[in-house]
Amino acid sequence: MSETPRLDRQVCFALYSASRAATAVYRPVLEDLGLTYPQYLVLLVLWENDPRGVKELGEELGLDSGTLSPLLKRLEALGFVERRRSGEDERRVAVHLTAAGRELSVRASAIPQRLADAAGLSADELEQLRTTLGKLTAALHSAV
Amino acid sequence: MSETPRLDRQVCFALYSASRAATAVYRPVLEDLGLTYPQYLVLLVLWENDPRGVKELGEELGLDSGTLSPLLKRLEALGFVERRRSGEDERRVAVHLTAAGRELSVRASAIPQRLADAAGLSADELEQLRTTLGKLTAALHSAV
DNA sequence: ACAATCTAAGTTGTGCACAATTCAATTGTG
DNA sequence: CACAATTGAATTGTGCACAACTTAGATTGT
Repeated sequence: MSETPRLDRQVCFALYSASRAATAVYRPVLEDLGLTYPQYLVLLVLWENDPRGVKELGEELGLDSGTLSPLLKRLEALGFVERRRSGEDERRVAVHLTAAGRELSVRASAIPQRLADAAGLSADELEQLRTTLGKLTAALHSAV
Repeated sequence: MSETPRLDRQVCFALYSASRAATAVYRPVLEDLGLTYPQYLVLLVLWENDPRGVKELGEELGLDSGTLSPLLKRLEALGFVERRRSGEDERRVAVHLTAAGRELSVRASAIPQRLADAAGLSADELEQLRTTLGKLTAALHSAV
């Protein structure tokens, strides 16, 4: 009794659609700041803890150097970060916020509320969704 | 009282991470079939309803011709679909499954269970997640 | 001391996403 | 009928993701 899986029953597709819809809501706001969504994620990490190594950024975001290296170069070209080789370990590159990069956090602080407004879900539902997604992501990572 | 948004509190990042983790679970299985995840999504639609126009595929998946045109060419090069200009309306291109494309659905039917197994969530939780994500996606689309 | 190993970052190549544009075919309107 | 407006698909260009590989610098084991 093998049956063809249906698109509208797939959790995977629901995740894929929701994720793209969410970044689409962020896109125009981030465009005002001159940022893409992954660039914004990198800055979120740096606003919490500056400076960070490329490797640490990758661990927090789940991205490798193949994604981060060119992204960080673009953030540097935009004047929001600086990359400096570590003195102790010449292999490491520390990513520092510039003054402009730090200032951006003020203008960005209103962004998350925007998704909450557009979501059509209660604060409780959003909180529960976030928790479930966190559990799911952890389980999927350990499954591979 | 503007506070810096924290990465780990963002629903948007939770969606982005979960979506990438889910496609990462699918990746090795799909690789055996010679498919990428978006290619698999296109085939899911065609297995339900064959043939489909490029525009219809785009509406179901939320993708535009800029994404679909080259993707469909690759699926055609792999021998899973054929693209034919419509006779009635020369602008339209109908995407047909080939025999090989139809056969693939049998080998693909076991794939969704794999995510369910790896998810670490009960069937109820998965079902509720899917429902919440559907509501969220719809709300986000209408918000833009 | 120094060769083998490991590690951090960068590079290359493929395949999405998505905006913007192009082009041909069709439709709507005077 | 003529012709402007619209539509469906393709193309171009940018920026992720991710695999595979490269390179330079640090570590480890004798």
